[in-house]
Amino acid sequence: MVEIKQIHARLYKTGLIGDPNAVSRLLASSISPDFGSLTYARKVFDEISRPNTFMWNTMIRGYSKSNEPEAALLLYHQMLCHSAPHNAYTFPFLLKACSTLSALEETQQIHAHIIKTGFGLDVYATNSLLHVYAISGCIKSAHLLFERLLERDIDALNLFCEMLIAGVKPDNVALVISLSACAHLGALDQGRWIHAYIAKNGIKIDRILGCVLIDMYGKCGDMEEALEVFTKLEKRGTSEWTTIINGFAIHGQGEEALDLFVQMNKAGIKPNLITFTAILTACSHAGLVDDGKSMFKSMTTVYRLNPTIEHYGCMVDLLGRAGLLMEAKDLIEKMPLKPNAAIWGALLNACWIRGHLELGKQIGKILLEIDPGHGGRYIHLARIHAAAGEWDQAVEVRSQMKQRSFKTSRV
DNA sequence: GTAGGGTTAG
Repeated sequence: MVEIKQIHARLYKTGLIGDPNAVSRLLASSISPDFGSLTYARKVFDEISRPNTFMWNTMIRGYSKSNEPEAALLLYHQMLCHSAPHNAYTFPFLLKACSTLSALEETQQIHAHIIKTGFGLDVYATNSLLHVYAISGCIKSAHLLFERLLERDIDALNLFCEMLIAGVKPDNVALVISLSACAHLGALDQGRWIHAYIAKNGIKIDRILGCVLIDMYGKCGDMEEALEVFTKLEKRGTSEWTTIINGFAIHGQGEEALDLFVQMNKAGIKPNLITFTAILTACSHAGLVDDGKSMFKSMTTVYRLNPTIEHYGCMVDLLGRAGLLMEAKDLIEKMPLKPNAAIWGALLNACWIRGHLELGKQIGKILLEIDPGHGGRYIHLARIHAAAGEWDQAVEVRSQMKQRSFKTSRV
């Protein structure tokens, strides 16, 4: 930082401060997180009367990687006001900021600018767009979130089609993002189409592409094709086995999932924490309580894996669905981790399904305390009160929700 | 001209 200030001072002395090349270099080193300072870079930048595109981009890049990425968007706005021209570098930096901010609206506007300014064929810009659409979607209610999630996946798929129509060759990353969009949407036809595209163009199926193909077929419910892809893979490691096991798990085919787990062990592939999430999920739909319990136990005794909060969540779900509510509650109270809203939520759900209204009310109260911004919890508790004939309590919970929902804001 | 984006299984 000291060096940068010295260089800055020397630029003044020598009159080089008017040289765009020298100032550009100064800016580029100032935004370096190791030895620069963004605040200082901004001071230098603000002194420049007519910054060129490189300078604007450098500042946007600096902010996009900083802890105030929103400043990158503000700067872009200024850039537009100054009618400073874009180039191909502007958009990836800007979209990086959008992705950390989950700024979907801004992304859509930038998308329009990309098309308007003629960068719609730039692979960097379009892949950055695909990425933001694939990950953004933070909004206050789960319902809206779900809609947004679908929306971004649809956007990602449309963008993929546009890429093909425009003659832009998608690389593996674009294929991965588009296939995961298909997986989220359950869009089997589109997924099959992309798979065919991969085959037709002789694109090598690397490990990530392999996993996402299996996952796409798995999520879409075509387990036959998922198995086909799985068996044809050159190498099958932990993630490939986990993906196929999870496919069977989410469709309630617990026996098949467990069978694959045995085969996985025989093949000498070590399961990890994610494998066990899939295994415990498999036991929970399929009602395999004893298998689930012994699998959960084997995590520590056989595989030396420490169960995470998710694994406890799976167990609570498993026990709860089987009607073993007190055992589930016991597990929560004795677990070495701090129970979170998801864990209590799983138990509350089980109370509701099994009609244990008293316990449900207790859990519901705990949940409202630790997760007051979650509308679904209120509705759950209100329904339990209503089912118990306590209409006034149900009304009370609903009005609490109404009051508090005004306070909850966008995350 | 200088600089760059994106990755899988829960």
